[in-house]
Amino acid sequence: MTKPPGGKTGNGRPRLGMKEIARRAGVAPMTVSRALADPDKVSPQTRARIMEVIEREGFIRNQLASSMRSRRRIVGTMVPPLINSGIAEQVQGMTDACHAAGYQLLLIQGNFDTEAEEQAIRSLLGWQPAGLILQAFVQSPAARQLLSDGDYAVVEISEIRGRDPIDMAVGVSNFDTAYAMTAHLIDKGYRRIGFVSTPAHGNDRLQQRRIGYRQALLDRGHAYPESLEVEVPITPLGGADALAMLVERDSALDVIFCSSDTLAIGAVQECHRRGWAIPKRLAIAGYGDMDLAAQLFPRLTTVRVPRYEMGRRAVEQLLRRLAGEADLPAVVPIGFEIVDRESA
Amino acid sequence: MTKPPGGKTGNGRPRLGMKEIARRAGVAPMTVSRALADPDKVSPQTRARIMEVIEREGFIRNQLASSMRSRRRIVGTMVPPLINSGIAEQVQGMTDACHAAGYQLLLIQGNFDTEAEEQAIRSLLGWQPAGLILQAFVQSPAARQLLSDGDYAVVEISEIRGRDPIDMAVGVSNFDTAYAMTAHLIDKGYRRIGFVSTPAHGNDRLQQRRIGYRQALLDRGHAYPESLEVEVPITPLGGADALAMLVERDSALDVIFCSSDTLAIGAVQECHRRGWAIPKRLAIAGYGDMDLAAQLFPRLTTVRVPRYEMGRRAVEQLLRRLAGEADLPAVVPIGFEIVDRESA
DNA sequence: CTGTTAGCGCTTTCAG
DNA sequence: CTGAAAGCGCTAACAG
Repeated sequence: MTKPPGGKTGNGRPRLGMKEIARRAGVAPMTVSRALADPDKVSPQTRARIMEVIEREGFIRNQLASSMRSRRRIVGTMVPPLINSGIAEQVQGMTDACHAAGYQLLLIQGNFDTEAEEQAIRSLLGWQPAGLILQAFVQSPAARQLLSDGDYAVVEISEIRGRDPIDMAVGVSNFDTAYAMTAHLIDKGYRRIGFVSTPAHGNDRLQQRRIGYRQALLDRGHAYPESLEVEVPITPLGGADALAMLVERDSALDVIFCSSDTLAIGAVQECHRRGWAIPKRLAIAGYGDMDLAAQLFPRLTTVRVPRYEMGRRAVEQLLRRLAGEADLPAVVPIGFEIVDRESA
Repeated sequence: MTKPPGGKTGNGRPRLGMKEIARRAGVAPMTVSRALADPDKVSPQTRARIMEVIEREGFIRNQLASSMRSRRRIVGTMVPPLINSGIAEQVQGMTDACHAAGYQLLLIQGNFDTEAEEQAIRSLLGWQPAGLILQAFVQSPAARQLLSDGDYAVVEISEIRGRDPIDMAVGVSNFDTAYAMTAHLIDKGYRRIGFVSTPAHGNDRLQQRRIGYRQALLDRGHAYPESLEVEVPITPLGGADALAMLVERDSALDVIFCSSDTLAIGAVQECHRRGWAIPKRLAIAGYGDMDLAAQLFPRLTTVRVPRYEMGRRAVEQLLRRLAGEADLPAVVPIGFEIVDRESA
């Protein structure tokens, strides 16, 4: 069970290696390798004989050995916690795209600080990945250094505004999205707009959303008292708490713009508990357009960011780089959309 | 960029191998290997010298080569789609536990049919994992055969009632959970109890939940007209649709037991849209106790299944097997709990 | 405590 | 079209 590769295993037949398959097919191991990697280079008869043996005996190629000598087949990825953040969809997009192209996804997730992040990147690199897709990226200089020194293929799923990607980046401008939503709310007649964020420290994307919010207010001649901004954990409870804090600070608040649907949904529930009509007494806007947003009562006005698509595109971009495609854009902007529904 | 291991890379310094580190530290490669794997077997001075070089030059060990010759360090896992199902928490539990023990998680996710599932298992096995954790398991005989023949360490996260695990299993009895919730609802005085499930075909866990629901009704002398059971996709919209279908079939319906919180949340929204008081006009119960359940309005009565814990325990169980621990239980039941809140 | 040798399972390279 | 030899980067096993 714990025994290293090869050799007999417990009850069943021995796990066969390529050498053994070759022996049984009456060819050299190299021919088996070729039959698998490049069937055209082997005569139909030989190939058929090999395949027949493989079929019968159940050979599974050792990817470790294979990747060591030839093409790398792992895509390493580092993501924030999957819970409550829409990251799950991105991961789904990545795995789908990876498997379609014959790659495997090595996943590290967590709440990274600078040091843990560097450590995580090092462990990924140890597996000799064909490339890296980084999302939970706090951008320690050491990590950047590590990656650019090594000259790795890297796609960051990140803020794309005013950032110089290590290699390539896929994403939206969080500034633009938040700006657009804030402007949208102002255009709909809301005046006192609260802003709820999850802790933005060291997180470029969240910072950009806040700046976008502020800039939109400024551009339309509104003030942005910082008392109308709060930070809470990314849970529905956080959203409810934020609402409580904000209305305490400003009882005339019109609308709350939550930088995540999870928060917005929590805030909506809190309104229900208080018996406040949405959007009449207080309006709520979210960010992300998760599945529930369109089914919530009232349906949630939010920013749609196509997460699955982002994951898919990130892999696609990586594969193009690996294929040596020329003139690859360093930054791939993903479209977004203000989804105007009933909650605001 | 696409170049295989070793050798010079684009702009930066060459990526160093162990041999090169050894040379610079004035020792044999083996000594470097030992300094890393088992520091006590190297004299403090030598170790210090080696570490100093590694620190300075930035060595990252090639895990491919390392795993080939010695301990395997990959845990392969196959899971259902991460979206909307609480699986994300399980994956979080798995990654946390894996990384704490120095393993990496190789992830395959998807909507598997029998054939795709076998294929997925084969790809995981190709990486010579120390063990497998399987969750999206439709249990094709071929897949079972493959795994038991190979004598792999396997933990299934699955139904644990009346099932003979390939190797080990961690989970709850879905029968018991659904039975308990149904009995709870009957005890609270509900009489006409609808049941909403996601498509149960080929899914043991969902089938067991349905059987548990039926058995509880039977045991308490209720009938279970199959017209009170519906299957819908696992989305909030599915929950809303299910509600519409059920109340159409039986306008006197008391309560709907949804076999997933995602469905229950959708059903709750549909009640709000219709202006129906919960639980007065119609009660709703869920399954899973996801984050939002406790924050929903009204707070959701549901079955708490500790998903994160399940993921963590699955890895723990695997590690024990790998450590050669004797008398390991084949089945690890995870506790569950009926969480009684306001929605039912 | 340290080094040497051999080889994990596959594929590159070069020769038939 | 097929095969033999060599070696990817590391570590088990065995010296010293």
